[in-house]
Amino acid sequence: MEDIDRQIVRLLARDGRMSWTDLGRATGLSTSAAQQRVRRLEQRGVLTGYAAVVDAEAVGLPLTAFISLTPIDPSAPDDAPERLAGLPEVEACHSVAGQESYILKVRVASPGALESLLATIRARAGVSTRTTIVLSTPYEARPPEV
Amino acid sequence: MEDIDRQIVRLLARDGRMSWTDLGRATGLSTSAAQQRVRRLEQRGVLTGYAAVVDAEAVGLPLTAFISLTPIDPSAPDDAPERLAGLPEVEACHSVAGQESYILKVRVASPGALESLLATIRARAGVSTRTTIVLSTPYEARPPEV
DNA sequence: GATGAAACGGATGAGCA
DNA sequence: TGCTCATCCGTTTCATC
Repeated sequence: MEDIDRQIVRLLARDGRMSWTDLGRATGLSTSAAQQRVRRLEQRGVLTGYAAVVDAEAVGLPLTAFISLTPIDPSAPDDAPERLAGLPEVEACHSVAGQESYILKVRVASPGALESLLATIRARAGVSTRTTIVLSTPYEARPPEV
Repeated sequence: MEDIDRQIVRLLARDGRMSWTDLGRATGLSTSAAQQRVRRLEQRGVLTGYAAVVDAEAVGLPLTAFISLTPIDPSAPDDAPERLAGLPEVEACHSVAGQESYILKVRVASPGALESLLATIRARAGVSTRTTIVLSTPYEARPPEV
């Protein structure tokens, strides 16, 4: 990837609403050249979308946790991600190497909500769970150094 | 929070570059009313920014891992987050309850890069590490159900 | 990749409920 | 306080070189 493209990715990762004009100014390109670069980066799948960053606490989800999943029946088909995709509390699902099969990141309103979410996860996916509660988050979702 | 604000947050979480005009159309508001709502949500800290979503693989960081940290000297001041903030590979740092003190999420180019990153982390923060490598990510950074 | 023109969206202030 | 409307200016988009 070219250096200008790296710059564009870095700038848009920090301010996703930046105008193509400002992007051009920052990279020494005309507005339309900057826009073309962005379109190409989108088409190549480098930029997959734009999102507002939402403060989970401010929207009533102050409790974050990581939940590791272990299938109870190792011979059963492993479709935990699909079975859990419908739960809005589940922000991320990673398949991992190691003792456990998956790591989920979840956001809930309260310990009680976490308790019932865990019950739902166990029932739906046929897994046992190990939960690690997040106390604070010094930083999160920092843009990658491209 | 009002229902219209919830709608706005949900829409902007899915498309952070949506125009205020479209946002107004989707919520039954005028352009400037929608814009005012967004400004207020920003000021109240509900919306903390806008970011392009970058495909880590596409920018040469195909390897994701979670690293749990345990301080070697429990009596030493615990400033691991600050000590590691300068490492661009570290995307997130959470302080957690449980056996370990912190969970990091990191993105690197290769197993070799992970190896040297681990050495750096241990040296800089005075911790022992436990690494869980991500094999695949069925989903990630799904917007919260506000 | 740059330029220029037309269409569009964003910002702002006045007026109103 | 929060909305609409009108207006101005910057931005986006597209054709063209």
